[in-house]
Amino acid sequence: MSYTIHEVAQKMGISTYTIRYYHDHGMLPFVKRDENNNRIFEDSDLEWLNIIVCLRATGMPVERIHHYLDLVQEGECTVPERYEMMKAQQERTLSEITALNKHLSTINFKVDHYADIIENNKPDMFVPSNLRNNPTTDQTA
Amino acid sequence: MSYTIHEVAQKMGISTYTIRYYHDHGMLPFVKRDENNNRIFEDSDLEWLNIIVCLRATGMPVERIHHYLDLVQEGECTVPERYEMMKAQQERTLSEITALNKHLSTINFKVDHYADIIENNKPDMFVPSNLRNNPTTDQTA
DNA sequence: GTTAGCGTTCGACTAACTCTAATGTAATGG
DNA sequence: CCATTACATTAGAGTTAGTCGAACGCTAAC
Repeated sequence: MSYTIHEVAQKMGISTYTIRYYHDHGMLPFVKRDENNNRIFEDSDLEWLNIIVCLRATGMPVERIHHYLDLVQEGECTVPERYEMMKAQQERTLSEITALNKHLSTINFKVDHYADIIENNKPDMFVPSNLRNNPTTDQTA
Repeated sequence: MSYTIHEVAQKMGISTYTIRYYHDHGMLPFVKRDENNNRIFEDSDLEWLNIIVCLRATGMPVERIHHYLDLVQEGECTVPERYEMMKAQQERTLSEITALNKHLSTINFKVDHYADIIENNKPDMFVPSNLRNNPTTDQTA
């Protein structure tokens, strides 16, 4: 199977701009062109693009992903370095998830707080003090 | 209690550059200056900065956070809009966590895969076909 | 045969930092 | 008393990872 850039964008949930950006920056080295110079993507390109998307979404810089690609192309002897890269990314992602969960509970608190104000007509008790423009009538951060 | 910009950076886990950026962009409207024009932060500023950090870390653009600040300063009548903002952010964060977990399992798979190669001297069976530079001897993506 | 609908390239623009350079003040130390 | 250190300031340039607009080319349909 082969695909156009739009089909790939759809499938991968990224924009055509992004795909061209990756291609222009040498991160999709096997993408071919048809007779009109249009990019054509094979299933194997999608596999690799999927890895790119995964690594980017978990915060790996484009340059590091490029280095990972170089390692893959260099062959078996680079497996240890690739292993270290993936372990580092695993850790990074785990702590990112932990951080997001912490932030989520802060947001949950805000949501519950505002819901309470709206439902019960309560005044807001948790405004940082310098954000109150009138402490007696308006306490609604 | 009051703090210098460096103390605040330390406490909040962000850079002094970022704090100045937020201040310069009107997102820390209550930060005072001392007699040498140095910024001085009160506990209430830290509370608000903590909210900024939380919203930024969960992907809210600076401009939206600025709008949220405006709403807080406008008073009680903006509670419904603030409620909607926080609910939207809650959803966004939940789906971000879901996405990260999906990506994490992809990375876990890679880690296990490389560990297996290293421990058992197995060749790599999961190289996207076009990344193989020699299919018979080198299959190590 | 021209219009619609794809694709292309190049280059400008953006967000959110991140850093450098030039400068200022305050405390310490010979 | 002056110098060095340490920290602050500002303005502005640089970076990353896209995002988009303009100008253009090919092909298929009306």
